[in-house]
Amino acid sequence: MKQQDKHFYGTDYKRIAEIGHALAHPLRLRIVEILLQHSHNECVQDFSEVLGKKQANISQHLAILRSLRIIDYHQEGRKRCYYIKSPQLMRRIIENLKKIVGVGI
Amino acid sequence: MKQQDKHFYGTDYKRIAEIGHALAHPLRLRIVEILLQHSHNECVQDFSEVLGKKQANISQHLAILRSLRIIDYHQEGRKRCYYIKSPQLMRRIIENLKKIVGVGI
DNA sequence: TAAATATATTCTAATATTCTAATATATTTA
DNA sequence: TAAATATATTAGAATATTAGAATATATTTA
Repeated sequence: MKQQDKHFYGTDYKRIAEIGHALAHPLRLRIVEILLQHSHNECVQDFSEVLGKKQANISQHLAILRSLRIIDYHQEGRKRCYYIKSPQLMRRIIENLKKIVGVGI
Repeated sequence: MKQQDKHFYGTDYKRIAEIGHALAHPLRLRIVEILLQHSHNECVQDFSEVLGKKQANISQHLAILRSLRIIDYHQEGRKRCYYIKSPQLMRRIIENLKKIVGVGI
């Protein structure tokens, strides 16, 4: 969405769309799914290894998820352990997205 | 997502992300919501009027939703009446997205 | 304090998205 | 068949997103 067009849409829809956008990238989806499965223990380098992407890139995606308050972290030593802030809701959304994909065919 | 990078991610995640992307624009969200409320009767120009956007632009967004099989239409004379293919699932997804936005604050 | 470790940020090039304007297609009606 | 109506598609410019490289920050440990 163009910055200049943001004010044409309601704030709510803009924010909902931003959450949609967070789920509009396979890497972010996988990050969220991993966090939904293994609770509270993943740090950047874990994702980096599992997903085979550079640490810097994962950090960027985590920053997007963080900016939307979808995830947060608690510091443990020099690691940042990420977790989903509303796991129930996120789980339901992803479940239903998967069903849509299944149904859509 | 870059075309060249698509093969780095699983097909499922790619498709789920595409559905996420469909919901990553305020205009598409509003189109979907309108279709969820008033079933089976909206055509392009209705959206155009209600949302205050050009017909061509709405057509483009409808094309995106159609390509993902989120919506379909039945022709009535020269009008195309759109509808959501899996209204239950879409309703749940949007409900939960809204809750996330509410919860996120 | 210096080195090592863990992570985040900034910059850039390639790519993708969105909007508008113009045009095309397809159906109905005079 | 011609005009009107309803919609879709194409082309383009402006903008946004992504991934990688380089760099910065912050914490721990020697």
